[in-house]
This record gives sequence, C-alpha cells and structure tokens, in this order.
Amino acid sequence: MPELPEVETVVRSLAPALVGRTIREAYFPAPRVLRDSPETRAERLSGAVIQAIERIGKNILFRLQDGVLVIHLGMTGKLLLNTTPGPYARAVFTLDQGNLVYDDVRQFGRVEWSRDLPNRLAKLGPEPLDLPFPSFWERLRRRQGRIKPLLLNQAFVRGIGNIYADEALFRAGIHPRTETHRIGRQRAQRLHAAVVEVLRHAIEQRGSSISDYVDALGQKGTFQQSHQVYGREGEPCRVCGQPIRRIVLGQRGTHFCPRCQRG
DNA sequence: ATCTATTCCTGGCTGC
DNA sequence: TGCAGCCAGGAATAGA
Repeated sequence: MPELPEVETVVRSLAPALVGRTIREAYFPAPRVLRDSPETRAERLSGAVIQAIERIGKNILFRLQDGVLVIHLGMTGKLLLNTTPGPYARAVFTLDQGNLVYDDVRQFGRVEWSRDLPNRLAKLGPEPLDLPFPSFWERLRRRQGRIKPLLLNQAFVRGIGNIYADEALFRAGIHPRTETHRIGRQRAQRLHAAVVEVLRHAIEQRGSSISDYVDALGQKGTFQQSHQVYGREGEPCRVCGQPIRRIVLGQRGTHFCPRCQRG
C-alpha cells in the first residue's frame, strides 16, 4: 500500500532518471485509470518535457511546460523505469531515453493530466512532516469522531494511510477508537511526535513492502520489519507481550495493543 | 459542514 | 486438487 513514505521513495527513485526527459508517446492499455478525465489524452502528452517531479500527499506530480500529470498509485500501483510492460500495465510512457510504465493490478490508482493543480489536490490537508504542533493541535480540536479515521482523512492531513495510522497510534499509546475531543494537548503532542517519527523512519527505510510494493527501480522497502502492530494480529506486543488485536474501524482493518493503547 | 457507509477491482487466501 | 467465496483498502460518492 503506497502511503506517504512509499510515494516519497518512488519520487526520489524517479527524479534522477526522469527530470529533463521528453515524453515521446503515451499509451493507455487500460483507460480506466484515466477515470473521468477526458482531457488526459496521449496527443497532449506527446512531446512534453518533464521539468520536475514532486509529491503531494500520496500523489505524484510531473510538472510539464503546459500542465501537470498527476498519478495516484491507489492500492497496487507501481511506477517502473525501463521495463517491458506486463499484463497489468495501465499506462506506458515512451521517453527520449527509456520508458516509464504505470502498472496496477487492481486499477484503484489514477493517471490524470490537468492544466493547473487539480481541485481535489487543493482540498487536501497539510503535509504531516511540514505541520508544526500548534497547527496540528488547532486542527485536531475542531474535529469530531474517532482518531483513527481522522488520521486517514486526507482533508485533515495528507499522506497517512492504514499502516502508518496504526503505527503512529501505537507509538503514541492511543487507542484507535478514542474520540478526538477526548485527546488533550499532551496526548496530542505525543501523537504529533509519533506521526512525524514513524513517517521519517519509514522514509529512511524506503517504505514498507507488505505485498508487492516496490520503488521505480523494483526495490522493496524494509520498514515492514519495524512494524509494531500492523499485520501482527495475535503476535506478542514488542513492548508488553500482550497479543496484538485486530478490529474493524471505519471499514478498515485496525491493529493495536490492548495494554499499551488505552482509550 | 462533517461524519459514515458503499463502491470499485482482482490476486491470493480459506475452507469444503 | 479444485474451486467458490471472501478479503485487502484509497478515495470518490452518496447518504445521514
């Protein structure tokens, strides 16, 4: 599952190879990834020079002269450099040197061209690694509901997904079902620090490879080895030995330690 | 406006 | 061994 650390790793692995390259041809074997973006046409992309590559939350932005190409990896999306397109290639960009293949088994991802920044990106919350605690606290105080779904809400902060929400809550010692208004300033401070710490650490480890995540060079991340709760149902907590529990919260699998994380 | 449930999609499990 | 049926989940969308 590509979340902020995985997408950041993909961007870092793409940038040296792609900045300055020209897209010669764009081909979409599975137009579903274009969703309802009729303006994303191969003719428009042909001849475009990639000026910069950035990450906004979980989105990858390719800055072109006259617009921007936005790719969201969804659940199983991969951007691969210089490979032969396989059966799940959904978009293929032939470059002046090499190629770039967007591969996505489940087609939850999307590829979208836009002249300006798409509106849905403008609606996203701030980057969690660029959000000082006082702003985080201000935003948190204005919200209702349980804390885990809020962390997943991209309008609250952008880039956190199911893995890092669970991992951050464990590190902060907060039960995922905790009502947001019951989190005081001190616990909020612990949560803010935990989010920053877990994301930074995961980026250093080049992300988590749970099922099939790899970067643009096909390399796996190693942060899954540092997971404290995600994917560890029934295994002993690394802090207290209590078995890790899994519940469904906000329609998402949620992992936590019943002893270390209290409501 | 804000929160919650549903839908999309398919490889890989599980269990009979 | 084979196969039906379920599961994973990001985010757009609809409903409360």
